[in-house]
Amino acid sequence: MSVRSLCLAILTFGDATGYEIRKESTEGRFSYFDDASFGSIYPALARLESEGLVTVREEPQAGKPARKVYSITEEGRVEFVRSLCEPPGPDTYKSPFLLIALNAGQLPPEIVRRAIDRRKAQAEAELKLLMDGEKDENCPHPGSRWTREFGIGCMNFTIAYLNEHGDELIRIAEEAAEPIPAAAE
Amino acid sequence: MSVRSLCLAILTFGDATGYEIRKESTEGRFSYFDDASFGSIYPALARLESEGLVTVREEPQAGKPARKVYSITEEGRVEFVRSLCEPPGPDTYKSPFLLIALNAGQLPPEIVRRAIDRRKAQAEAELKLLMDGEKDENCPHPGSRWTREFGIGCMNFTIAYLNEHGDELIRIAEEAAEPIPAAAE
DNA sequence: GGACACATGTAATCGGTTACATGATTAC
DNA sequence: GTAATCATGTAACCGATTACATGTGTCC
Repeated sequence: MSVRSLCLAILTFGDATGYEIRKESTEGRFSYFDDASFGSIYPALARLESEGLVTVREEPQAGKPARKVYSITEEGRVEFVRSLCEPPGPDTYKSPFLLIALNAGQLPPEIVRRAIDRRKAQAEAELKLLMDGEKDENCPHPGSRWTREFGIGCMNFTIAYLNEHGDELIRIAEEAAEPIPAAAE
Repeated sequence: MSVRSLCLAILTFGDATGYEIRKESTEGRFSYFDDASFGSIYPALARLESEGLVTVREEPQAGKPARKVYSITEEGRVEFVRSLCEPPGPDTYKSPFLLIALNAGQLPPEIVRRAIDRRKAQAEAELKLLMDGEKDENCPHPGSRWTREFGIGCMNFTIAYLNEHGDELIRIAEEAAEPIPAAAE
């Protein structure tokens, strides 16, 4: 699940530029379970090209730098599938939200409420993205459909849980004897 | 959610050594949403000590290196709460499993099945850990209870989804015209 | 006899982010 | 006029992992 695999994965869905790959990974279909920035994508693409796993074609444009459109090669596809065949690492979840939830008893209630709202907004944005993909896919790619549906399920669960149990967490913050009332400097 | 915050967070639950902090973060209560290794924990603790946010007390042992037991100071608590009060970054989910699911149509069915089994096993292990914490907590820490319950919900959802829809994903791999039958070298 | 748990720490390395550098076009 | 989108790329930096170094006690 390195940037390398990410580029290869996105290119199996069609040609793309570095700019588009980054967009796809931070706002598009792939953002739900991975992401990357320019600083890692451009070097990765250059390396993939030197290894013969992708090809580039430059499309000059007036005023802007030429678009460098990358295509995956047959070797690239084989290498990508090969990399998916070796045992995957574990899925990881990093959650600043849960760190706040864990310490709700030591935090001011507003902070806890804000954290819940943020997490909910984030989950709703992800859900919207996944739902949008649902309709504009008239030629359904089965793997992408399954993955999307799984993501929708997860996000719905998260949102429902926060709606049903968010108040309990705020109450934990309220009922605590407020031993440390924020950074009282 | 750096290693620094992680150490502080764990120390708010009681004194601990670097060794114990790492265990807690990779196998314990915190492993569900964060983790770290020795190479980052030991330097982080040394730095926290030099900043006065934790104190150390050495407990010599026969044969083994002395245990260095760390305690969080009042300044450490304040700094920790302060860090939790600033807007948290977004939760992130990195999923080698979903990358495989997305490309199920290009992969041999056994590989897909193995990936599902692995993901299920991982989720079951995390669930077990969370459930174990449930019983042995006779003096319930409310934030930790809420967080655990949320985690249990997520894991149950994941496991149920894989049980109910895993076969569909395997079928996607089976029904594909097998364009790339693994790395046929 | 070998693997594993305990226990600390450093050095090499790596994967990735952030900031910088450049610049036209379009929308508010 | 100013922000955002398009579009590429490099360099500095950083956080963290992996491997190394060392050593005992205990379980199988």
